[in-house]
Order: sequence, then C-alpha cells, then structure tokens
Amino acid sequence: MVKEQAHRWQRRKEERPSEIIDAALEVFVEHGYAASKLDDIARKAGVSKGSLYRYFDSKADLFKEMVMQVVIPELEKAESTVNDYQGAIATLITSMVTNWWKTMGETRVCGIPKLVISEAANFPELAEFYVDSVIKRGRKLVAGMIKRGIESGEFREIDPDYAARIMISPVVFASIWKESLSSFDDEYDINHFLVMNTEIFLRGISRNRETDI
Amino acid sequence: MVKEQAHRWQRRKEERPSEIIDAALEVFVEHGYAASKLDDIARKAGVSKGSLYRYFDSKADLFKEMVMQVVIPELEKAESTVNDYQGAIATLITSMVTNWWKTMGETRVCGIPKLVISEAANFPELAEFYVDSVIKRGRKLVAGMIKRGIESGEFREIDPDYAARIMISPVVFASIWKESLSSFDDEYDINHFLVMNTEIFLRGISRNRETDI
Amino acid sequence: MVKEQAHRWQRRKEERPSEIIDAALEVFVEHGYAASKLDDIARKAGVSKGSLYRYFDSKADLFKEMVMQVVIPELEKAESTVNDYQGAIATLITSMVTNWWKTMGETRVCGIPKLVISEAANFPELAEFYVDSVIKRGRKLVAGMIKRGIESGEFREIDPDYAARIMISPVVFASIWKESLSSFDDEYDINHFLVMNTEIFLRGISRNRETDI
Amino acid sequence: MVKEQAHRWQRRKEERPSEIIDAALEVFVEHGYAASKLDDIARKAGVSKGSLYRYFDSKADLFKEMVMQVVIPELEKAESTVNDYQGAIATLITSMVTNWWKTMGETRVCGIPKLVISEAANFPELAEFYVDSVIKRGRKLVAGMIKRGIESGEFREIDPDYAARIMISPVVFASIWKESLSSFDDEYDINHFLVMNTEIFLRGISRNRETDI
DNA sequence: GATGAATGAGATTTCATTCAT
DNA sequence: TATGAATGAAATCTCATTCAT
Repeated sequence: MVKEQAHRWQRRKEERPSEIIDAALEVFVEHGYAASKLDDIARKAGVSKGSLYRYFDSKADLFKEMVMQVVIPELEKAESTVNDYQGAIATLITSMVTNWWKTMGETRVCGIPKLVISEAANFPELAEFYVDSVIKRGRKLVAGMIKRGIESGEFREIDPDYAARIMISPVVFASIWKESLSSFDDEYDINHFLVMNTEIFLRGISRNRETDI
Repeated sequence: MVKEQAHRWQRRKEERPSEIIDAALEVFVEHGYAASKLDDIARKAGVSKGSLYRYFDSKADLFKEMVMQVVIPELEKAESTVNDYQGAIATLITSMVTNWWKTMGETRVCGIPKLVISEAANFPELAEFYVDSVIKRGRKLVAGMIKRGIESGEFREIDPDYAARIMISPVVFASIWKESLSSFDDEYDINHFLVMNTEIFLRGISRNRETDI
Repeated sequence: MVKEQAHRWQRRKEERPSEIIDAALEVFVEHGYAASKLDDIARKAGVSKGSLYRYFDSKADLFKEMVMQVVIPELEKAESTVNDYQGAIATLITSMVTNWWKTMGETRVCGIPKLVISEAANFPELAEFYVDSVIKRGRKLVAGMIKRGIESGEFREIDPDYAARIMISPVVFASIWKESLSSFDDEYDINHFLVMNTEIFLRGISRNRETDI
Repeated sequence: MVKEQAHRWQRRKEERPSEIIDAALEVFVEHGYAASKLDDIARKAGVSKGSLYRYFDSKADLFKEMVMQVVIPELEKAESTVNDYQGAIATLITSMVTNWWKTMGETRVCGIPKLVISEAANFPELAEFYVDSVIKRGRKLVAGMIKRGIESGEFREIDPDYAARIMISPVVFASIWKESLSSFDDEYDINHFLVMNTEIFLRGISRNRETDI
C-alpha cells in the first residue's frame, strides 16, 4: 500500500502551497487516510488533481508532509512557553493544559494524533518521524517540567519519564476522543475533565498536603 | 436490486465460524479496515474468499460483527469480577488494572479500541454501538467502583463519572499505544506505567494520607 | 458511503461521448443486458473500462441513458412526418410503415424494443420512462392518424386507441422478431409481411369497398 | 455464457420432478434467465440447490428443458381442437383466440414467448428448437386453417403462410406485452383487443361483405 | 505551469457448480 | 439419494496516477 521512497523529510518544504496542506489536513482528519480522495482534497484546495503532483510525489507523501508541517510549529510554541516560565511548576502545568486545549481543541490540528495512530502500521516512516520529532520531544519537555518540580520540592521523588507519560496520556486521549467517539457519547466538559485530571495528578505526585492546589 | 438494510446486531451470531472472526480480528488490527484485504482474511481463516459471504453480508458487516463478538465477553468478565468482589476498592482497582493488562495486553483484542477509534467516522453505526454497549457500560462499572469507595470513606467526594473517565483514559491509551506507535518508541514497562498511574490516581483521590497505598 | 439516488433523466446528456452510446447499443442489443460485459463495450468504444465511469454512474445507468438517447430522435422524426402530411391517411400509413422499416430495420436501433421488453422487470424506472415517453407518445401519433381517417370518412367508426394498438403490434413484433428468432426461422420478406399486414388492416377498417387499396 | 453440451432434448424427461419445472417457470418468467438464481428456484421447488443437479446438467439445461416441457402440451391441445373442428373457419379462429387467451393469459405459461425471445441470442440451441417445434408447427396449424377458409370460399386468395404470421403476431405480442410493459401502461382490455383485432383481420381477408362477422 | 480526461490495477461481491457428509 | 457449505471464476466498480493539451 505504501510505496517507500527513500527521501528526505521537508524537501521542497517552502514551495508547498498552504492551501493544499490545509485542505489535506481537513480531509484526512475527517475521513482517515484511505477514505480520503485526492479529488476532494484538490477541490477543497481550489486546485486541479493533477496539480497536487507538482508539489507531492504521491498521496502518501502528501499525508506525511502535511503531518509534519502542521505539528512542528505547535511543539515549538509549547517549548518556548516552558523555557520562558518562572514560578511554581504545578501552576505552569495547569495553565499549559488548559491553554493547550483552548487553542488546539478548536483547530483541526488536534485530529493529527488520531490520524498518526490509525495509520502508524501503514506508514512506518511517518510513525518513526512522529515518535522521534514529536512524542519524544514533547515528553522530554514535560519530563523536564516534572524534574524541575521535584528539584524545587513541589513533587515527590518519582521517575520523571514515566510521570510525563502518565500526565500526557489523558491529554492526548482527550484529543483522540474528540475526533472519534465523542459525538456518539454523552456530552461532557472536556476542559473540566482536563482540569480535574491535572488536579488529581498533581495531588498524586505532590510531596505533601500543603502543596496541593 | 434493492439492498435490505434492516440490520440487527448479533444476527446469526452463533453460526459464525470463529476461524473467520479470529482471522478478521488479526488482519483488521494489523492493517486497519481499509488496508485489510478479504483475500488475506480468507486465507488466514483457511477458507475461500467466497465463503466469507455465507456468513457476512459484506466487508463492513464482517468488521462490525467481529468487533462485537470479541469485545462483549471481555466486558462481561470484568463485570462479574467487580460484582463478586468484597474488600477495599483501591485494592480492587489496582488488581483489575494489572490483571486486565496481563490478559488483554497479550491478545489481539486490545487492538479493538484503536480500530474503533480509527474507523468511527466511517462506521457511525458501529461507533454508536460501541459507545453504548462498551464505553458507557464500562464507564458505569468503574464509576460504580469509585462510588463504593466514596461511600466507604476511601475516596474524597468527587464526581464518579469524571473520575471514571480519568481513570480509564490511561488504560485505554496504553492499549492504543501498544497497537500503534509503541514499536517506534523506546521500550518501556507498560505494567509499571499502569501501576504507577493507578497509584498516583488513587493517591490523588484518596481522603487522607492513611488510606494511601 | 451513501449513494446519491436523486437521478434525473438526460442529465449530462450532451457531454456523453457518442462512441460509448453506440458501442453500448450494439453490445446490449446483441447480448442482452446481463450478458453484456463492460469490457466489451469499452473495447468497442475504444476507451478503457474505467473511462465509462466518468460518463455513467453504473452499467444500469449506461443502459438507461443509451435507450433514451437512441429512441427519442426516431420518434421525433416520425412526428414531424405526420404533422407535415396532407392527403389520404391510408397512403400515409402505408408509406410510413414501409419507410420505417427501410430505415429502422437496418440499424441497431430496432433492437431497442426487444431490449426494453426483456429488461422491464429489472428496470422498472426505464420501463416507466419508455412507456410514457415512447409507447404512449407513439400510440397517440397513430391514434391521431386513425382519427383523421375516420373524420375524413376513409375509416369506419372504431376506437382509435385500440385500433392504434392493433396497427402497431405487428410492426413492433417484426422488429422484435428480427432481433431474436428470425435467424432460426425460414427466411421471409419482412417488407412484404408489413405491406400485406397494412393492406389487410386498412381493408379491415375501411368504410367501404371502394376506399380499399 | 452458455456451455453447449451436444445432448438430446427430452432426455430423462420422465424422471424430472414437476415441482422443479414449475418453480423454474415461475422464477424465470418473473426475472429473466440471468437474474434468476438457482437458490430461488430450489427454495420455491422445496428441494436443495444440489438436488437440481440430479435432474438437470446446468442452469442452462434447466431453462431449456423447462421451456420444452411447458410449451409442447399447449400446442398439442390446440392441434386437436383444430383437427376436430367442423364449421366456419372464421368462427373457429375467433373462438380459438379468445379461448387461448382465457386459458393461457392467466397462467405463467404465457411468459414463455418473452423469455425465449429475450434469450434467443444466448441460447441458440433452444431458439432453434423453439422455432422448429413451436413456431413453425403453430404457424402451420394456423396456415392450414386459413387454407381451409380460402378453399371453402370464406377468405380471399392470399398467401396462407404470410396470413398466418399476420394473424399470430398480435396474439403473441399480447402475451409479450402482458409479461413486460403492460403494468406500466394504461389499463386496457386485452380480450377486447384480441377480438377487435380478429374481427379486423377477418374482415380484411374476407372474400366479400356478406361473410364478414 | 496547470488541467482534467483517461488509464488500469486491484478491490469487493456474486453465484453456478461441486462434493464430502 | 439428498444436502448445503465451500469454491473460485468472473463481473462491476474505484481511484491514485499519468500525460496530452
């Protein structure tokens, strides 16, 4: 299904029309990779089907490039927020989670995790890139925050890497859920879910009662 | 010329050869719905392609029936464990999570969540069934456990429904992860992840220090 | 996943390549609907199989559109002949029958009646169209001629609608016969059959001996 | 489509269960050859699909045998009626036509002509049999009647063979019509159609006014 | 550079026919 | 002898990709 073409990520990055990337994001998120038709993407982007091939080698290539173009900037924003921050880590974590949802939760971008997870088996190359460039990098950011919290005495002595995994999973899960089964489930307040989860998590890793929020 | 649509779930359930269900589970979990070929399923089941159609109306039908046949028994097992249990809820929760992973984590069944999430948009009927018959039922079971813990004084006064969502999400996430990106990530001990997560969660909702595990 | 059914006859009529219509006419007339393969039609039209689907939604659609495109012009020709005519009706009838056979009898078009009759049960939509737009319209034309003959005193007072049915049936039957069993039967002169039939019919409905041909 | 097996008509005739023949008649008439499924015929006959093959070599064989078994007795009845008759031929013709319709018009048998005509191209062997054993034999019967009418002075000197074709065609056409497009057309009285047609025909071939009905 | 008609490989689906029970 | 599950060849249909204009 996937024709592997040993090629370099981000090649020809600059020339790529953002209309195509945007259209691809929208269509792929809505239908999944296989059920998305290039016809639809081309129509939504306002170009001809043939034109797609000037910018992308294949449907698979478009898919992979789209994911990368869309996801990297988001990560970079988060990193600079963390690096610039001074103050209690618990507060930072809480504000990041709610901010993240406020911005990401409303865009199509939050469909990316579901997409990547769904297609990982069919796009090992993409999966590898995603894990290396997004997952690990994001987890490292979170683990760093937790380490700062441990060092500052806010948190107990726990493994920061596992703690990061634990903290991240409900957040990612929320985005996956929103893009898949949420519309079939009872309505619930995702923001409340995230806040409550963060609170329980922080209480769970806090050094003592007093530091609890 | 007119396709009959009145379609009852679990129709002809018993007659369905388990070889086909098993093969379908394996192939669908491995490749996703669209990338799975009936040829492969038939070959793996040891029957001809045409034979599939004696038991299933279509590829979509096979997919939906497979999910239901596979997932319901797992849920029923969990329910009877909870109902028969007497003792501290925290202990029950911990043992359930680790047991669940010990059994489910090793079978193909734990690929179902990823599959359903990936295909929800293309199979709204299945998604609806899954949410109603699996998600809500499972969440109710967990919420009931938490309520018992609140009533017995183990846990703080929290919303059991949201707490259930919070508790479930890392567990489901672990299964999704295992079936998608885990092989591209650094190895990590899923069991440790789940135990640690449960411990943090229980500590986070516990009434006081003394009840902590 | 949902097939659009709102289907208007004569949609996209003009764009349809006549090569495909012609090839379809030929193949369908020769083998009947079910035994006609899209492969054969495509090959005969000089296009690929897939190209058929740019112009027609399905085999059934191609069949229906072909019938309509082919049959309407023939009817219109006949109507203008009748409308422009001045003179004895018996003469008009005789000349129309023989002319009709001279032109229609030699083209593939005269296979249409057999085709529509054969497939009526499987294509009720087409059958309805055909009866309304071809049969009734044609019968009305003939009934009008007979009425003119009655009013001018050429013919007896008979029910023009039934008389039209009686006059039409051997002509249509001749075309059906030619396309089906004639090649297994003794050769006979269809033109003579039609002329003799018309003569007997006109004598049978004539007011008096003297007007007989 | 049709596998020719040089084999003798009416082989194993006696053993053939009439339930199968009846079921085949019904299903073939209703859907045409290609759209008829052996499953349906077997179910309607109350036997298993496999059992059909004990009595018939193939679907094509069943089709051909069915036509022959059903059609021959009808013809023989007509022949003995004609042979036994004494009196005016015009009267015989009129009574035969109306009687024929009264009996045939109500059974499934009158679907046979449409069926044979529709499938002639795909079943040349059957077509040949049908023309030789039914059409020609029937036409000869009618031509004989007309000849008797000419000899007795009832009818003009006309070619009896062509006259027979002319007389037969509206009758056969009526049966074809009934089985195909009649349900999409305005209702009309077929018996009246046949009586009126016969009357016009007889008047058209009568020697003089006085012999007219 | 852009277009969109044409391609054809590959997928699902049907069903007459076979054959072990 | 009768059954009906299993077969597999053949058909329709889809859509990523190409290429003449």
